[in-house]
Amino acid sequence: MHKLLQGLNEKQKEAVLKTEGPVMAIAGAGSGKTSVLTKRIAYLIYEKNIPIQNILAITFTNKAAEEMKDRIYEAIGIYSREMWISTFHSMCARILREHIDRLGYDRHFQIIDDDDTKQLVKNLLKKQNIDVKLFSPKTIRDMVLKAKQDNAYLDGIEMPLKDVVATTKEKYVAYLEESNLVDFDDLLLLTTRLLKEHDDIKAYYHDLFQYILVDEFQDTNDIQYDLVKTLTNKDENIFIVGDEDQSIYAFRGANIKNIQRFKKEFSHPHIVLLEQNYRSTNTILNAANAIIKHNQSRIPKNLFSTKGEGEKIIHYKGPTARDEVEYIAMTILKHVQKGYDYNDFAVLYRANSTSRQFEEVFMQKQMPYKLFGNTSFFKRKEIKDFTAYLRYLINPDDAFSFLRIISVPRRGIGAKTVEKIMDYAGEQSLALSDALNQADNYLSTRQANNIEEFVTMVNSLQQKLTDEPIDNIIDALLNDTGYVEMLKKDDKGDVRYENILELKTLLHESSETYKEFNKTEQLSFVLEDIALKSEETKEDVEDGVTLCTLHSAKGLEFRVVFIVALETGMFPLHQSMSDARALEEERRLMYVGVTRAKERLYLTNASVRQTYGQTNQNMDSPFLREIPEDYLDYEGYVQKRTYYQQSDRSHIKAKEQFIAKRKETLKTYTENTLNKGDKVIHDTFGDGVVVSVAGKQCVIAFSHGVGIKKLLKDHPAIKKK
DNA sequence: AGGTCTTTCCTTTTT
DNA sequence: GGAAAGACCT
Repeated sequence: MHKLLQGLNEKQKEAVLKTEGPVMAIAGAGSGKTSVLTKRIAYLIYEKNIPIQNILAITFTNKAAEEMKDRIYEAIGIYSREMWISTFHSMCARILREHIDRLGYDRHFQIIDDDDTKQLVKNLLKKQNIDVKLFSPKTIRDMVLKAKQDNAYLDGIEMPLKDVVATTKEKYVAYLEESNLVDFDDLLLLTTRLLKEHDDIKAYYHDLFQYILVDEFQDTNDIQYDLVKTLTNKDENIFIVGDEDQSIYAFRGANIKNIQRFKKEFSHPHIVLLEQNYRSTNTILNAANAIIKHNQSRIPKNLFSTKGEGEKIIHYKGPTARDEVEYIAMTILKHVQKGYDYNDFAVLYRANSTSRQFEEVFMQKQMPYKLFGNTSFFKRKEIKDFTAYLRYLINPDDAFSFLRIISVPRRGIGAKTVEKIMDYAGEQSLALSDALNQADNYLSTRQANNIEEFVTMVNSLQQKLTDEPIDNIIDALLNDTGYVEMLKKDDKGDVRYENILELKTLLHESSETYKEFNKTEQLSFVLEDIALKSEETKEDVEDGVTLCTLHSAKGLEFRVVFIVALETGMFPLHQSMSDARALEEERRLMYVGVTRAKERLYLTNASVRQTYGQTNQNMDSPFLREIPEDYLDYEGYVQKRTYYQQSDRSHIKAKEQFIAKRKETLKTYTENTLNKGDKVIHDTFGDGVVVSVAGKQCVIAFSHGVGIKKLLKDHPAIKKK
């Protein structure tokens, strides 16, 4: 027997050895899935002599990709950048950097993140004079993105809303294309389009990717499924791993049915069931099974373990959330004294915001910790400002970045001037940089001078970027833009400054990886990394307690796991309480959490907790009740558990009120039958006369110095007199 | 235009 | 409770 196969059970061996044709492994939690994936890759390389660049392995999160690279390095002693092990999005970015010009984009396209898309949609709504209080930018953004994936989505939307989404979508798509920006979905959509529309490129990748592996297939959405299908060549040497019980990304479009679809649409996949769990004790595994059994929509599985019964699961309930955190800290310290490492512990929570208290207490007790998914770093204002500056240096026609930086710090150019610039660029069909260069033509001398100064500054910064080491650009930005002066006036200036220095370090380190490219390209790649890795993983602690969300805990395992804030409203979130499907997803998340534990599992919560600065009393999470008493022990001050009753509808009330309110506002958004010459009154602009009507738009001349406005005809603020 | 005060949103989860 | 956007004043 080959030594690669040592320690694998029969099913696992089957999954490794069946290299040809489609294979689908249904892998329960802890069934050695990652091990199978890495050994399969090793087997392909060593036994089948497949060149490494001909293997494509796709994961969902950066962490999973990193993990797989590490494991492959362990198994075969090599990892090279030629190997395609990456997330869906990184893979697409890599392909697009090579070929996106075929779709009419520039290869230096920039990736914008979720916050940016929200901001952009908000700007677009405002430009159409749509009240962002009536139509929340976030909701519209979500709908725009869905419509972008599938135009038919629009058909299901009610009328006034449908119009808003449809027009905003058009503008959004056009805007991104003009500014050479792509969003996360575009990475997937454009790659698929590239392959479908260009046979030579498809042939190239079909030839390149002889063997494809996709992890966590239950989390693929429809675009990703389509992409995988398009990437697969006629040999169909594709291996997918999935577990329906661990599908936790439905909120971003993951479709569990894709597993079934794979079974039908690929030619007779070989199916392997991995049901032996190598991770957890039977107590933990049985509890997990008991919980997941409450889900209606699932295919029953039969997970078993040979690890023995193990310790009971402990439910701790404290009087306050603070007590809960203290209890966990003390419990960890107690175990560490008995010989556990800090690395053996994980604190898992539903929402990132929960991490804060743990950080405070751990810091105070000088306990080392690793905070995963600290999304906040790249979302901080100063970091967003700087990445916008960097993007703008690469592409001075990037209007989106321009809007972000033009008055940060203030440089005598206000909203009105910016509007003039944008209008001019629009009317003359000019690129932003050209419009700026012609500022003399349409701006007052003072404004034109300010703009000229800005342009000169940008030019000199661009020069510095080419002449000097890449991380010098951060200092140049700090000084030349006046940012550092601005920070001096800011209460939190010193913290922000520290963060900018951290960005500088990051720029320095990651540009090393791209040494062989020119400066602009280096910067471009680093910005791409930043965009695609929302997480800043603090790896500076060798041995530390892991703090992370249940979502990012998927694929990881720990000797001791704490699942915290197990309260109705916190986990499951109250938004999910009234929706059976959402509740099932929360339950799968609970299942994922429980199955992370190898030896000990602590489930904790508190009677009283502060949320949004308000003190709340929460009920115990229904998931606690789903664990048979035999597996549980109690600790803590509060022994009594309280559960939410069906009759108690207080959680749902808020949501119902919200829906009712929205319906009410939508009702007022009725169609105006405006004609030329009609006298109207507008909530903010006052009296006016309709000058013209074209489609959904109309032009109204207002009195009292407001002037002429182009508005949506049906806007509720407009009433006919 | 720009600074300060007030209000609002937020905490779902990831790329 | 805290950040960021908006309202309001200079």
